[in-house]
Amino acid sequence: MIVSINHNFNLNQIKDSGQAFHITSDNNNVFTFIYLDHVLRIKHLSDDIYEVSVSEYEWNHIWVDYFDLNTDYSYASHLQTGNEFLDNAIIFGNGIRILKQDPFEIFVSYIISQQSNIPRIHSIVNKLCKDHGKELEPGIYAFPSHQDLYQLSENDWRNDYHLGYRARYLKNFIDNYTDKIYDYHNKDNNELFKFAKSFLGIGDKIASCIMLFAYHRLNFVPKDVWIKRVIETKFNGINLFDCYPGIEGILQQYVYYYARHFNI
DNA sequence: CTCCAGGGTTTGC
DNA sequence: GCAAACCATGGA
Repeated sequence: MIVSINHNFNLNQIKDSGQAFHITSDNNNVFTFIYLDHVLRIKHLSDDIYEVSVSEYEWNHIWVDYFDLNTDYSYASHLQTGNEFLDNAIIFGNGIRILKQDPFEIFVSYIISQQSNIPRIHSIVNKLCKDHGKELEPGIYAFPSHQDLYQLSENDWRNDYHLGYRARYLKNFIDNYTDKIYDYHNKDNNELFKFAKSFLGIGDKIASCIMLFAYHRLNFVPKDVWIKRVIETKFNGINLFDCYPGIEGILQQYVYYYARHFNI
């Protein structure tokens, strides 16, 4: 099916923006996204025109929301702040969306991400999907469900995925998980943030990733080493994100993508 | 060899 | 409340 996506949508930027660890692309520029048991292949044809592998119903009911296409990113993507670095980052990454990813996948993925790096996180998450996720199509695996991961012991996490001290955090999260995490879509920021941090191994930074990437709280800014370095060396120590209420998390993602792309 | 990576917990003051 | 020690792993 052919769909039209008007503005602020770039598949390469979305894939490399570091928010999702389960996106692939082939050398024919076909991108594959997976959300729960749904698989989307999408290819940019020209201008605003994209070819997608799903029905109109699935596109409208799953993927429009996943890509946050009902949110207008023009305020964030046209913002001029007067800070040269931030303004360049906004222009460079203006096709990034903040994806609405599955909370369980985000909790697990970002506990794994702790004190690691993007290529290694990709590799661990892909192995986890292949080992324990449902095979949706030949060679394409869903992120494992809670049920799928319940069998793993702390030593399985440690030995099979080389997670070291994080193995304890993952075992603890799987043990204490309930599907209540899906009720938190309706709760306010404070309650949700506290809930996320109540799990062992989840502090301010990972909880902020959960707020932004799983619950779409666009005013949260995960402060990893890249963002901290930019605030220190490019923003003169001032958190410029906080000057733009409501889009802090979007601006943060532009900056993260830009800083990492140019290794700043 | 050291340094770094989408950090957090524990301990000590 | 805040710093420091400590925690595993793999790539550069």
